[in-house]
Amino acid sequence: MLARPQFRPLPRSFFDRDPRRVARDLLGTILVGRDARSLLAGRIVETEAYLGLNDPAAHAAAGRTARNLVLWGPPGRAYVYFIYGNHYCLNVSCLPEGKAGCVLIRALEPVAGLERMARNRGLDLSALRSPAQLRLLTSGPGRLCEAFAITRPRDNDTDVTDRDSHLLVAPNVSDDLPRPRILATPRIGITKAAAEKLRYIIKDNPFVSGPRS
DNA sequence: TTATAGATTGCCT
DNA sequence: GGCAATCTATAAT
Repeated sequence: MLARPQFRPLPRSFFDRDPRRVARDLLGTILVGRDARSLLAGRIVETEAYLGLNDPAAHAAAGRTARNLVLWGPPGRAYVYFIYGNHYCLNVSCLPEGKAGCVLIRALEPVAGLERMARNRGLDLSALRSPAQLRLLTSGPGRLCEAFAITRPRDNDTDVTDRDSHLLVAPNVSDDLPRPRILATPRIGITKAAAEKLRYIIKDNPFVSGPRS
C-alpha cells in the first residue's frame, strides 16, 4: 500500500455547534484535498455562517430540497452547490442531524500544492511568483473550489471529519498561538439579512476575498 | 412549461 | 465601476 500523508481531522463534535461558533473557529484551520497524484492544502482565512430555516439568506430557508439535503444531515459534511452557471461553493454542515446550519468557506491562504492549484485555475505557473496573482488562486468561494477541483455531485456529502476522505479539515497546531485576530463583518453577495455580521475574517490577511482597499 | 434570481468571477470601458 | 457568462433551483403560469 502506498504511503501517503495522514491527517487527524477535526472531530465531528467541532461541527455539532452553532454555525457562528464553527465559522469563527474554522479560521486558521487547514482544508486538505487530495487525489492519487497530489496533495492540496490551504489555511482558512474567511468564512460565513448560515443559520438554517430562520436565516432568509440561507439555502435551508426554503426547507428541505433535493439540492440542500446534506444540510439536514449529520454535522461535518461538505455541502457543495453550483451558482451563477459558473461556480461551485463549498460549505460544511453544522448542528445535529435534523438542523440545517452551515459554514461557507470563502477564502484560503495556499499552503501546499500551489502548482496544481494554478493549473486547476487555468493560471500560468509564473503567477506563483507574484503576490497579486497568488491571491487569484483561492481568494473567493468559487476560486478555491476551482483550485481544489471541488464539484457537485462528486464532492457533495463528503465527510470532512474522516481521515480517509479526499476532502477534510484539519486543525492547525502552529496557528493556536497567537490566536488569529478575528473580525466579524456583514456577509458578501447576499440581499436578504445582509446587515448581520456573520462573515468572519482573519484581520489583515492578504488572502481574504474582496477588494484590497 | 416558462421565467427569474442567484452565498461569483473576469473582462470590459 | 459596470456587466455578461452560464445553468440550476425554485417560483410562477
